[in-house]
Amino acid sequence: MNLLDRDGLTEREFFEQYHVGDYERPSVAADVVIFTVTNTEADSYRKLPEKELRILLIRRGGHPFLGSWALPGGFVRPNETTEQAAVRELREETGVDDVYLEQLYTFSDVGRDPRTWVMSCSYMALINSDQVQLKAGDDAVDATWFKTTYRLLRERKEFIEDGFVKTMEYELKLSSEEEGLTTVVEWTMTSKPASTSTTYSIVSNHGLAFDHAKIIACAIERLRGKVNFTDIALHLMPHLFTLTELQQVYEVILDKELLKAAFRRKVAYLVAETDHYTENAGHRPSRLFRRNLEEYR
Amino acid sequence: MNLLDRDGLTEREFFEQYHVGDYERPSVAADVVIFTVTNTEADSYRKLPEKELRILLIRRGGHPFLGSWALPGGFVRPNETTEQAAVRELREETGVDDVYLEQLYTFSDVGRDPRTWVMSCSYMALINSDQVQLKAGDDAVDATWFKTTYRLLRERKEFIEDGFVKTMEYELKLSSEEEGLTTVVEWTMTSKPASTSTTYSIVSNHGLAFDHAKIIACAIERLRGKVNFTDIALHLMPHLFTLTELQQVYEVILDKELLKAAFRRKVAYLVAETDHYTENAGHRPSRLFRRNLEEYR
DNA sequence: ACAATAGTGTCTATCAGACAGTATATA
DNA sequence: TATATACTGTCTGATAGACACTATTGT
Repeated sequence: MNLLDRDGLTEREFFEQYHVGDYERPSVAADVVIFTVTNTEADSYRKLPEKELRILLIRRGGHPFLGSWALPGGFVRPNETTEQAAVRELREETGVDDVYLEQLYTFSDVGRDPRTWVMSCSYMALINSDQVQLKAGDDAVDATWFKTTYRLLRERKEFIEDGFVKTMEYELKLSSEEEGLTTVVEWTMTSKPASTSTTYSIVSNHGLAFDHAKIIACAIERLRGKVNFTDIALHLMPHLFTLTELQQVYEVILDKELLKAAFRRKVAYLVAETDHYTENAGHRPSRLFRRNLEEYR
Repeated sequence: MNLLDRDGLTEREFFEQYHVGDYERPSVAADVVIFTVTNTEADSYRKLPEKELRILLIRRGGHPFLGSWALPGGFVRPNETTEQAAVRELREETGVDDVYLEQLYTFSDVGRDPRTWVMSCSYMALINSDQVQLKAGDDAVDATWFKTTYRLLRERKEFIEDGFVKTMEYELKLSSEEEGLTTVVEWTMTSKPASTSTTYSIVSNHGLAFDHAKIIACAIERLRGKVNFTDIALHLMPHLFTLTELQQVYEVILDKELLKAAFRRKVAYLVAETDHYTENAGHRPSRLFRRNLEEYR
């Protein structure tokens, strides 16, 4: 086909005369919320350790937000996708490669980066505690795993002319061994007969750079939303694990206690039993499971 | 605080000397999958019309993909968000403003635009049939509503060394009064013990520009995924509607017949009854409902 | 009267919540 | 033997699927 456009050019001729316009373009960064799960120290030889959900943050060594904590991320380069940029960041910061990675949302608020026009295409990565040990003492970078909690603080519903506005305030707490960051993120849903729109905003923020609190909140909500309907949580588990450990991971993600019997029924088809058991636990040993990669349902 | 960075600069000094680097930046477009629902002509005075799910496409008047059909979209400008750009496009093409709009996914495959480096931040918009009539005879633009079907063609599961690869082929059919486009999109999920990754690709494509078939497939999957858990489908309904109409909309989205009694129970809390009824229908009149904006659950 | 749709009642299978009960390793 | 956890059985209430039944208009 040699269709001619309104200037009478074929496609070949069009490309020959085409030049990239000099209108302004944004920078695009890929930022990654890297989750893992760690154990607390056990209280006694008998008690099981508890699980903590952790996120990797990096202390900024330059302006802006010098000294604040930011998500691992970097600019997307020509000839790579945003996903490849995310994988690159992930490998640089954790040395890990074979992980669950999912695109979350693209943040483009005007002024979100005080330097220049920067959008952030954000990703969520889940890495299991087996892999995480590998790169503890990092190169110069000041990277730390922060324990994460995300909890509903306040909920409001206000009726307006022909609809309502629902506001939910969530408290995001991040704490490392040395430092604690607390941020409040607000979630506003405006519902009218023909439309529903939702906006996120940061109510208060100490110690987190840019709009990264929003990105983290977005990641936790995605994780919570998917955990009940997919096997996503299994990517946070080591190769072999007990069902109690898996339940603890669900509980720490959902910030909610679950009933043992119902939980086991629910995840039964996601896992496959092995012939291995825990040992030296001070109580009855527990069967070890692995992720089920065979046919199910 | 007057923290100094590694060059001994305060934040103010840093911004004074900061200049936007001249490394390459992508263009970012906002592309919108605009859904609506229309009625077919009724067969007889008694029969109810059927519902069709439709998407708005625009015929390209320039290279590349001259003559092909593309999603409404345009480049994001400085001092606006991707969402504002999507709203702008929506208003330009449909004259409509007060709609449901949701960000879908950011596509950044290398070479997805043959001209230059362009990412697409895609959105889905739902507009109801009340609003759609407004802008039928458009300005010069060649915009058409295409009837949409999206159906699983083939499903494969292949076991590899330590996991599996699952492939699903979907057929996307778009048809207007004059033209029919058929595209096959493939969905590959590679699952290994520690990771799961999913990629979309276009298997065959006739008449759709760029990677817009992927974007449309992504939109339909999002719509199907949400329709059962949210009131999203109500944004496709006019102000007043019957429960049978609502059921037809669910059915056309899900491409699946539903049982009447169960459907009515399920949506009961999403709608509010009015005192209005259909008239002159050739059969028992039907109560009209509206979207429930009050308290529920 | 009849065609076509509107709307309801109810049986059943399934599944999550709840809780109690039995099982078993180690200091 | 005591402690702490592992694991199972079963009752109950809620809900989706299935299907039949009644109701009501316009021609």
